[in-house]
Amino acid sequence: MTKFSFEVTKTCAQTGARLGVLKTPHGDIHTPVYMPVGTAATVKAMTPRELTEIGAEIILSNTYHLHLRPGEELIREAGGLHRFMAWDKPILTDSGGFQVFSLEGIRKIKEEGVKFQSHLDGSRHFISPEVSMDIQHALGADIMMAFDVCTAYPCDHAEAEAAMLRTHRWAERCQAHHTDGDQVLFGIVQGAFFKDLRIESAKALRDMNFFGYGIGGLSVGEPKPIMYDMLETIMPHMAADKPRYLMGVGSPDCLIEGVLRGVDMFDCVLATRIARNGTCFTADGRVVIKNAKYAHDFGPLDDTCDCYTCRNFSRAYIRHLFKAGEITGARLASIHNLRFLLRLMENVRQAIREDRLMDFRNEFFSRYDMTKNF
RNA sequence: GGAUGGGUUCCCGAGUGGCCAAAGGGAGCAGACUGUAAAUCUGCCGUCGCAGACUUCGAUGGUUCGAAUCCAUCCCCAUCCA
Repeated sequence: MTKFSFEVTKTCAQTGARLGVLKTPHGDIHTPVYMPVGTAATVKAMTPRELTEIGAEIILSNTYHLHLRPGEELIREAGGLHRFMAWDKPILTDSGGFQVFSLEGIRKIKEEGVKFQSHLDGSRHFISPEVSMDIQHALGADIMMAFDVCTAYPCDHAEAEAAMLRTHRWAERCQAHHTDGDQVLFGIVQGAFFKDLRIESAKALRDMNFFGYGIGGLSVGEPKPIMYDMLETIMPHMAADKPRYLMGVGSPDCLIEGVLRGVDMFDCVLATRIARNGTCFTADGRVVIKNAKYAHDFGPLDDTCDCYTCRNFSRAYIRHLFKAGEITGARLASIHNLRFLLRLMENVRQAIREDRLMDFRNEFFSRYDMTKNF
């Protein structure tokens, strides 16, 4: 445990947003941080070297997916997830909790745990808080997430409360089952879109004293103002000296708005998913690079970007790659989108350092077209 | 020159008297995507429009209430024979 620490190093005088350092045995993470998602032990289309080049300090992977394939024992045999995927920086593993939510229809939740049917071959699997911890121990990620119950939007109060209380019970079980000193565990706040539940959840988890806290159950289809409202509701009840991780967010605007409301960590598949589908982040907003209007556009994807893609290739070329179904198109777009978010967070950190995050936010939105957002 | 098989909407390709503006692919165009069941999915795809109307199935002419589908002639294409 002593190998890990989190320290808030600076608070923005203009906004109260935090700058921090999360130390792990695999390196330091400078918060606020965006974490690329590598569900199946790979950030899709990206090599670890490329991730390092664009400034990624930590990536995510997934308990459920790696449990099904290739199996945590194989990864243990390989020397752990870091060695297996040749990524020597920090890794965070999600617990499989999100799959409890997203795989609705091929899973059944009970107090003991969740029965899944594999989306790969239909085979039956069981994941409980203890099983999730065991898998995550075998994987060896620096940061492990508690196994939680995520709810949809909308969701009624009774259902949200039941899911929240079960999440709390499961959080205790995860904590009780977690013994490995080379890994830390985050609890996850739930409570859907009810302020009373969100506050109750934040307090309950705070009292369990986790190393850090995920904020789950947001960005599941609700309007953004509702998500922001929930963040503002929760934040006063979160431990001030612990990292706060808004799970599954986000888009460029959500990252900025999240930091303003006290979030330290984010992860999101959006950047890499839309990249593979031919859409890119730019300082002006979303660019669907597949569109015909870019066929003769020989300028860079984003004239403010310093990534390999923007330094070397034109919109017309990237469009051509997508139209031709060439895998390099997905790679170049992924490099760019991830670099865009990582650079955005570098700028956010710099703005906090200079006590001008609100100015930065306003400058960003003065150019960024929200009608071309997500 | 002869034989055979063909010519269908951007391409390939089904359709062989009405249920056909015409299956299915592809291409094209657009949209979606937020702890990844996603290099995926959805919509549009003859023209104008609300209904509906109009123009299409190599060309021309014909048979029929009605033709992409039947007949005649012509023009092309493929393969084989000379």
